[in-house]
Amino acid sequence: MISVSLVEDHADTRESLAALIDGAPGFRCASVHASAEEALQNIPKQNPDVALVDINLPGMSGIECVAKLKNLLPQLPILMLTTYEESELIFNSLRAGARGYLLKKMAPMELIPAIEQVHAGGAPMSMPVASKVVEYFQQRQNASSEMEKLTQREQEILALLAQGFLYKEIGERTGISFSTVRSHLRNIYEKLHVQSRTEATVKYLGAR
Amino acid sequence: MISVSLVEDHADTRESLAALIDGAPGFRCASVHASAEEALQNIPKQNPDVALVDINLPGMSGIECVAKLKNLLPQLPILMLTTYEESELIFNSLRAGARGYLLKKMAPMELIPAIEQVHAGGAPMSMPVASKVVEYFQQRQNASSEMEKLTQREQEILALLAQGFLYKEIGERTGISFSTVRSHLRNIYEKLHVQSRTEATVKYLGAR
DNA sequence: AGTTCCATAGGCCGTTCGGCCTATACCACG
DNA sequence: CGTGGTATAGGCCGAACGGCCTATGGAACT
Repeated sequence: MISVSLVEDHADTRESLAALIDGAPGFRCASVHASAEEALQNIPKQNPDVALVDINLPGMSGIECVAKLKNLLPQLPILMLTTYEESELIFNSLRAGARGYLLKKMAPMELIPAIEQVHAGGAPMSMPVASKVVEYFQQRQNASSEMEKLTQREQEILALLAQGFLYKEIGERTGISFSTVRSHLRNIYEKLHVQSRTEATVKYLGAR
Repeated sequence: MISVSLVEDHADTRESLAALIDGAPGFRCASVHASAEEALQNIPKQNPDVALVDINLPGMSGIECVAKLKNLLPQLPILMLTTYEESELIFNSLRAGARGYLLKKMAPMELIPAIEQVHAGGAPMSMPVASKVVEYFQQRQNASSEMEKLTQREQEILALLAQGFLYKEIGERTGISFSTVRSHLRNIYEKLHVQSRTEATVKYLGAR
């Protein structure tokens, strides 16, 4: 029996979701909450198996609610359920600790398997959401045109540099001398059009 | 009719996949390729609707193959199909331009809907893969808890620091003295548990 | 055989950074 | 009315950095 808590301010949506969950064999709606504040007070008492949270709530947003819930119940898998598919909302929700992100326009029948999936350790996402997440990784590809001009060795040294190692330590780790590290860095800086360690680090991190 | 090209070195896997695709109504296996090199030469001629690529290929890896294919055919949606679920392989595949990532251990019947999904602009991922992708976003959460301990002023200065400005320049931009910049930085470094500009920059960039 | 790229190595020198110290003024909370 | 947190400011000093210079050996391509 998987118990589910809902956080949703619209009364009718809330009730139809509760009915849908209670109507599915093996699922139970543990509690419903009309606001983030109320949810934070009461969900820990219920200790459900899964939480379904709307983003657009009065007062504290659903995203903040997820972050605070994660602090109280780090093991609780949380699903966002919302109308919005803006990238920023998606990414912020995931950063806050949500494990899945569903759009309300999806077929209600798909909700139950999604709850099952997130309970089993999965990360259910509606199709356009998964696309945006994948595209997030690909953006970083563009900035790496300058990075491609670096030789293997140079990339290796840059990776260490970006982790904060001293020139001396980079030399030890790669088996070359301090002077050679500096020679490589000179070339790296020129190729990346930067003049400092920090700028090189920013470019390096931005390109992955 | 959705046409699919395969890149897979194991002959038996390759043939059973081809048979599976040709056996599905509305799907056609456009071509099969045993190596990345061969695929790069011939897939552009076939111009399929979808490509399925294995990671573990002799010679050029499947990930490199995806990157080069993306250059030749930027619109082609590519699905990785592989045994490995290491995070680095997943992330590198997505960075290279793959739109989905499937594990071979999944049920063969799920392959066809996944191809359909990626062709429709989706991003199909096997359950453990989607989990790892979501967890990638959550890592950033940890680093930002330290960031929250910084005062407004400190965050402002850190932002400039992470862009590579000299202490002197940071002072000019914020209207405070060089010495005060250093005082703030001392506190910032202590709060973030770092001892260099580069480490602070990495934490800062990782938390956004 | 010559050219070009890469990895290796070093010297010199001024600038920047970061650790350690102290100090004042303000504001809020108890 | 003290206590603590924040923003401001400075001195001293050694370590680290980065710009400039040159140089050699190997690999690859022409």
